Amino acid sequence: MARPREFDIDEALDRAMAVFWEKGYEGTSLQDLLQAMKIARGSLYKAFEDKHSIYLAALDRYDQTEVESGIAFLCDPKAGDGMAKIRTMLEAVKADKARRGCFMCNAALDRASVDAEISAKVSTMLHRLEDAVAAALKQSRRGKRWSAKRRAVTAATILNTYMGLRVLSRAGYAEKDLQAIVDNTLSTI
Amino acid sequence: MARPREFDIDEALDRAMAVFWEKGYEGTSLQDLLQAMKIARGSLYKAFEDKHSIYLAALDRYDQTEVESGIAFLCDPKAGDGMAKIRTMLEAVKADKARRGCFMCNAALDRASVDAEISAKVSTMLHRLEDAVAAALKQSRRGKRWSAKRRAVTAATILNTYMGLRVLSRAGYAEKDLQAIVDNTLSTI
DNA sequence: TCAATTCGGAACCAATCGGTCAATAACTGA
DNA sequence: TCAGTTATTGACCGATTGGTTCCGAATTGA
Repeated sequence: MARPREFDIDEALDRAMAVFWEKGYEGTSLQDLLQAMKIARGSLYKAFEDKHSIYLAALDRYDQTEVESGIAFLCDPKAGDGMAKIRTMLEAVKADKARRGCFMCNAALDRASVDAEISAKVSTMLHRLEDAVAAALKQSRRGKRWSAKRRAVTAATILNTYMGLRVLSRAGYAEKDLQAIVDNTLSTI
Repeated sequence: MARPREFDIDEALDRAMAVFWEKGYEGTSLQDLLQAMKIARGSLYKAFEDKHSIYLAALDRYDQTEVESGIAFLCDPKAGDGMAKIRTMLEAVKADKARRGCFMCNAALDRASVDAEISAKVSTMLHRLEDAVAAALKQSRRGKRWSAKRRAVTAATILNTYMGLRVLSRAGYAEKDLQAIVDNTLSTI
């Protein structure tokens, strides 16, 4: 019927996400995006409405890839003990050599206060992740005997720890310090 | 000798900080700053070098006011039990109705990855705050019997929790959820 | 009183911002 | 083969960006 698109939307979004991730929304110019996405100005505006909608789409993509796979991992009963999965999740932060933090977390601090749509999106993502942590707790030796309420509170605390780690990681905390926080947190649960 | 400055530098910096705090570095324009600081363009460039130096000065001011007073509170033996002071510090987050998060924390995510000077400043501020938490622990019934090492690790964990709370607060988490995280965290120490 | 100095304000600057558009190229179904 | 449709490209747009400069007014010490 017509000329097909020459670039892959999702691939372009991945690249856009990487730039937003590193530089933030306002810190990223159209030119930064075009260069990273390797497409021309016109093509970008054919495929997306504007800069804001690209950010939203990138956030959705982060949700569908990173967050969703994390949730699937936490919920998967075949992936091992629940507590071990939670440890894996927390230790993944310190292993992130690029110290990019977490896109969702950056979005929360960067945009949530000025963009209600992003704020809402981030909020649901966080709560879904929290529920997945609670599900993982239910699969742990200790957690399965707890009340749902206690699992919920513990999950919120773990998610909170996760967010803190993302911040301290981006702030340049040493890997061993992050590891000590993970160990200390998990030893008290 | 000459005409004196008509505005108060620190007061102007406080206003500048508030704008940077809410909108981030790149999200804040010169016009935003001028409007908030209530001074004219020329006066601003007489008093400061450029936008970047205003941000640095605002960060320093945050350090000297907010952070330093927090540290003084945590270290002050007359301000009560160490653990109670830590609780006060954590609960102050959920009480922040404006949900502005923490300027230092925002700076870490917003600027640390692209500005080494800010990154270094934030890093020292964080470690000083961490040391103050450790000092408060030493003034608590339980903590005074711990080894310095254990206090250090616990302090890092508490600081990490604090950062997480700042993120979740800005992300719009409900006050009761934040309170539950604080209670749960402190009950395990 | 007066030279020195700095004030607030506005005009001005080049550069960059996000965004549009017309011309051209490439693909599809008939 | 060709009409119809959509993607690509890059020139172009007005607005805004951070920053400079110049001005008359105001305040000082001598």
